Amino acid sequence: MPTPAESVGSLATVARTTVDVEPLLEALRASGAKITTARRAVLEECARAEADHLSAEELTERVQARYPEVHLSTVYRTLELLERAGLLTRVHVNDGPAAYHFTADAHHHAVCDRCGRVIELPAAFFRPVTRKLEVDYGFVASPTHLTVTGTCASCV
Amino acid sequence: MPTPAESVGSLATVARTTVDVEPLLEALRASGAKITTARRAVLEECARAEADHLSAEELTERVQARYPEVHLSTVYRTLELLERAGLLTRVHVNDGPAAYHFTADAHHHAVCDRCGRVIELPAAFFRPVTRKLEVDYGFVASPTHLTVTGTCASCV
DNA sequence: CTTGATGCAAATGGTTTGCATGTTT
DNA sequence: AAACATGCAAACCATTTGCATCAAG
Repeated sequence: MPTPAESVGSLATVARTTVDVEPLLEALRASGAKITTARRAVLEECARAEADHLSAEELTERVQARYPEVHLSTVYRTLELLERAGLLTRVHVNDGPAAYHFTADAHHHAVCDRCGRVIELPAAFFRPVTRKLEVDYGFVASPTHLTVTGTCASCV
Repeated sequence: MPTPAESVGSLATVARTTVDVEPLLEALRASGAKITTARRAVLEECARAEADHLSAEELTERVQARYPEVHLSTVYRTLELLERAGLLTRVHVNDGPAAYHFTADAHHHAVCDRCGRVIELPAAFFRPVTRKLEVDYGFVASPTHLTVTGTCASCV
């Protein structure tokens, strides 16, 4: 498990742990899936994108820069596989296409109604509320997908 | 001209404040919009649905029970108008169609990943977190649209 | 060599739009 | 009468699927 404490000290934004795709591929293989060019490439592009949340189409473009024969529909199938495997998390920040990021890189989103800007919030941010959810309703909130809409500082 | 107020609610089913559509229509008119059969009917069906979150298509079916000529695309246009006017709030609980409810009836949603069940949470539930959002990020959370995903009590 | 993965094209589902016509103000 | 709203069909966009072929195990 990646410790959030790894981003110690620095004043910079998010010191994000660079994801190594090999263990992920290994996990896939262990689950009976075959390792293909497309699957490796999709994971690598996700790793390269780091903080960005890429849509299936954006991901396809980037993958095709190296492997032009990889088809959009394959990327969709790959993303579905990776999501079911728990490696990627799908996120709907606004209307339009879904976006993906590594599940291990847990965080939430605050999306501005006006400018569309997305603020990433640390996973722990919603702790008080999710605990209350569990106590009051027996509902166990996912630590990786929570979206608030509202108005960001520069749009108020 | 549509049928006037038949909203003399007896037979009360839900413990929710019954919404009176007349003031809402008045607000619309005040903003320069014209009052039409479709607009009145959409608001009335929203009021009748109370707790349910209806999609554009469901809403259209219900409206058509009384006014068969009202077209799906008109309902979409009406919903967009009502949302822009701040009267309705659009919500994406899961994949599939968006759903709508009165903005005045503020609440949030906890959606179960497994069974799709939707728990409605009181508007005040997220208070501590939204305040922190404002303090830390200057982000003013909308009081009407916040969705948590996770696993509900009966699916754990 | 067997099973699963891919490319492609065509279908799908939700939503939007162009335009001629009809309705509200 | 002017401005706006509607019905309808057709376009649109993100995503999914059927099927013949191909590659990983």
